[in-house]
Amino acid sequence: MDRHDDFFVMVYEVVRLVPRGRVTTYGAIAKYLGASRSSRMVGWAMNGAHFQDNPVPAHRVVNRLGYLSGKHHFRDEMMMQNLLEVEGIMVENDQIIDFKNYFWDPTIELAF
DNA sequence: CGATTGACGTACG
DNA sequence: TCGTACGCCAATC
Repeated sequence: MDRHDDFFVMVYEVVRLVPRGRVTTYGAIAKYLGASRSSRMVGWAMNGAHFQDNPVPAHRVVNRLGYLSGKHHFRDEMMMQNLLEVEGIMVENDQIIDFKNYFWDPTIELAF
């Protein structure tokens, strides 16, 4: 995606800022970008994340309940869960254990 | 070109 | 507390 879709690019930028071992949500990103009601677009933006030359840790983005709703979009369905577990995040039944504990909210962490 | 569909989330009864 | 509606908007049918 050469064309600069500001929104999409900004989504990727925020996702790249998510620290190892932490996760964030589509809604949180949307809110941070001032489009709190367009959380769907964040999810849609992630569709193009795989085509970015700069790596985007898409596995650190889950829905607000801590479910791995996007795992089907990885080459291997187990990839998302594996990547998270490698970072110390336990996943059971496609849901993150103690999700609140790992939640990284850009509107708070990047507050300025 | 209208209808449907989402890696979502909130509002409302 | 729980199910349904709906906003959002690009992509696809």
